[in-house]
Amino acid sequence: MSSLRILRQNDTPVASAPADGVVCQAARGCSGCLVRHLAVCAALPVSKAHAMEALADDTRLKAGEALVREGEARRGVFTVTKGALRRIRLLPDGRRLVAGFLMPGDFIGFSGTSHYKHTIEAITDSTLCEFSMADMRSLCHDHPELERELLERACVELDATRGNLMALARLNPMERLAGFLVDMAQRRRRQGQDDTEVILPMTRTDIADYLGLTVETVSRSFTRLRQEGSIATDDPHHVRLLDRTRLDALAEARA
Amino acid sequence: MSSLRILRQNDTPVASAPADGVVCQAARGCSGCLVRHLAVCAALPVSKAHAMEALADDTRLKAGEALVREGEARRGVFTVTKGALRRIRLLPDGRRLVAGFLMPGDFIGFSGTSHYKHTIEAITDSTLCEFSMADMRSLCHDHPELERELLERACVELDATRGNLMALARLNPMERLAGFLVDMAQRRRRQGQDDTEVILPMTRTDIADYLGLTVETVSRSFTRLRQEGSIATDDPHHVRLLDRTRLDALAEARA
DNA sequence: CGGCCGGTTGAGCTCGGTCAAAGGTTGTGG
DNA sequence: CCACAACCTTTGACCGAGCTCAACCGGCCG
Repeated sequence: MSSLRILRQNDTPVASAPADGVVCQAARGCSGCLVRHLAVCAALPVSKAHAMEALADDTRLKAGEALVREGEARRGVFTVTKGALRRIRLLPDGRRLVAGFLMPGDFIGFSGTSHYKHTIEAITDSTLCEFSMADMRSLCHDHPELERELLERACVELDATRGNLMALARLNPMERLAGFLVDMAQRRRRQGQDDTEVILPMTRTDIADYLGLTVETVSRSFTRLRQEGSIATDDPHHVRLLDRTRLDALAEARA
Repeated sequence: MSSLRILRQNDTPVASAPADGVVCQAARGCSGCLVRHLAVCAALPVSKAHAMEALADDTRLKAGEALVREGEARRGVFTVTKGALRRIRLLPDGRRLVAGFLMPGDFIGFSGTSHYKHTIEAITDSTLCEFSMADMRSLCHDHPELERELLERACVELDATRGNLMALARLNPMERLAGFLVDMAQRRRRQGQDDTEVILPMTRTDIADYLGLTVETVSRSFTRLRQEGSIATDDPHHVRLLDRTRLDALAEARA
């Protein structure tokens, strides 16, 4: 199927699409989530995953706390197990970019530089599982399948990021917002949840800085989508997608 | 140094920064450039590279021809050896995005999907070296170092793409253009060339669609940079960077 | 109870887009 | 070798989508 899955011998991983809201079924409730998760996806024997997971450290963050800060030396890699985080970059004059949102199952650590290029902050209380660089290095040495899985994931992330380029370069506010909502819904479906409603843990300001707009424009776009009946917002953080056809049409361009 | 270089055992590759304008010194003039290039970077014995390179196919394109088209089934991966290409995406209504420019040394093939998401067209006459999926798969099986190198490169590309997000979301035309010129200059320096001038093989329209602007705005921004003495343009495709400090200040934000 | 934060809405303005035109260059065919 | 067409670039005049500024509302917390 997927491109750099060309690199994979076994094309039928044990569980590539976890149907669980946390990380994946094998990882539920354990602290060795990264290893387990990647191991399962890469079709490693679970026994190996067990052996590895002793290395994992749990990291807990309260809403608003930073996991890592732009400019810091890289200290490890992470997978999100609970909560939601934002990857942000700030300009000296205050302009702000949200380069992405990180949700359960997401891997943090793809970068070609030795220092973090973004600050990563918890939006809500979150837990992650952390691996030091050294542990990661030895894990990858012992289990080349992990590297393959990481490459696969990096490619998927690259595709997604390129999709955002189109949104920022050429789409109008309604199209950007519709695309964002559809993305959030897809995320839910991939986790086996109802994809006719989405939960937005982030603020309107976060969404604006993610979509390259102002809060006001985001708010107005929500209002317009509500007025035309495409969505309903019970409260600002809970959106029901009423007219999926319309939203898909608006979002057509993205990704 | 770099993040997922954590995944590399040997941290001193034979030649990680090729000082040659084509691909890298070991690859000069041979058709097995991808293998050679990656092999050298991953510190493989050259003998192995020789054995592999028989698999490589040369692909030649005239200016304007497409290498691959959006929607086509993925047929292989490539490295650019000569010329310049653009990665584009077109919306039904004619809106156009240039998601990136591909220059000698660049690898084409990072994607998590089975079909191409972008059309890739030659800007000038170009040559690439092509590997079928099957060959790529077996190469990676025989030489895990390749996979490591690919992951490293994917991460670098992800960083670069995230940098573009900031430009598209929050920078004004002057800042975007300055950032673009500085990027192009960096590319040249990385190849050991004079970085006080850059050659822009692409048209103003390509630059506009890359920076999320219109041709007119791009042209006006060039004019303003010229008027303030930051650059000189002998002809539209040759730009001399006169005031690097000013350009860097404008570009500060990107990447 | 009051201050603060987040969200929404309105009014007006500005930056970058749109439309139009002209000059330059390249390539082609007579 | 020249004439002409097609394309690329630049510049000007105008316009409007989205930004700025401001006000208001509601919920939350001290």
